[in-house]
Amino acid sequence: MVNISSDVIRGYNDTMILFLLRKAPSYGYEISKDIRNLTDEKYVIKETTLYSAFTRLEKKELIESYSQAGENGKKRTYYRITKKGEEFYKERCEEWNITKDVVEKFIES
Amino acid sequence: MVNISSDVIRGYNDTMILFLLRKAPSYGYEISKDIRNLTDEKYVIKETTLYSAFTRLEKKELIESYSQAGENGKKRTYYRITKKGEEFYKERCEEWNITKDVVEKFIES
DNA sequence: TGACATACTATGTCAGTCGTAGTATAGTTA
DNA sequence: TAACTATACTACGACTGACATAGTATGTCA
Repeated sequence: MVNISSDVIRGYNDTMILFLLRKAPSYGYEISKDIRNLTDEKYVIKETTLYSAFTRLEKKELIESYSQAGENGKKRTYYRITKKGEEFYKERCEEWNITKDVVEKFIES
Repeated sequence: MVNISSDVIRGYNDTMILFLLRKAPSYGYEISKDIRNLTDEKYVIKETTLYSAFTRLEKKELIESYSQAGENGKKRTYYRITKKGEEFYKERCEEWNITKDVVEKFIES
């Protein structure tokens, strides 16, 4: 079984988070589970990586946070994507297509 | 024009270098030009990034170096891929295919 | 009551990239 | 012949994102 190294996925954690927040506001634990499920466990984001991504994204104003109690009564920090975040996400998608073509030239399958 | 950010390509510089060394032994300047040409200028590796990759790859015994004068009389450090490097390269290719699938789930084109 | 899931924060380390700068040689052009 | 350009590197330090480790706190369930 080949594992995905963090160097490779690095720079796409932000994009993944933004992708999920485009669907609906969410919070750490849920995002983490969503990523795991969407990728069939192929990629599991580390907690610290996730929360530090939130901080970074909020500082860049790509997401916004608000506090709210979840269904279970526990207080959570929810995040929603901003307009700036939407734009950033789209750029990242374009970039991905270029990157994919570039890398693929060096891959022998 | 969308640029490829270093965070994204990070982790694939090594693979690119190994890909080129599989064809034939080579050296810094040539590899750099090859990458630029192969990608139609879409990706240009920084000199320092390239040479530090050489050091790293040699330390890991994925490549070997030897000194030799080039056609122009200038002394160069050539690198060739090792058996270990070949194996590493192949793993990286498998990994790429998984990574590609993972990332693609978060991309809306 | 104690394990487990949830929902985080804090702190520090590490690796890879890259900016900046400098060295040195060969060939080209004014 | 002097300057310029291409070639072929090395050294050093800064920065960023990922992550290891550790700790806090609440709710649920057996």
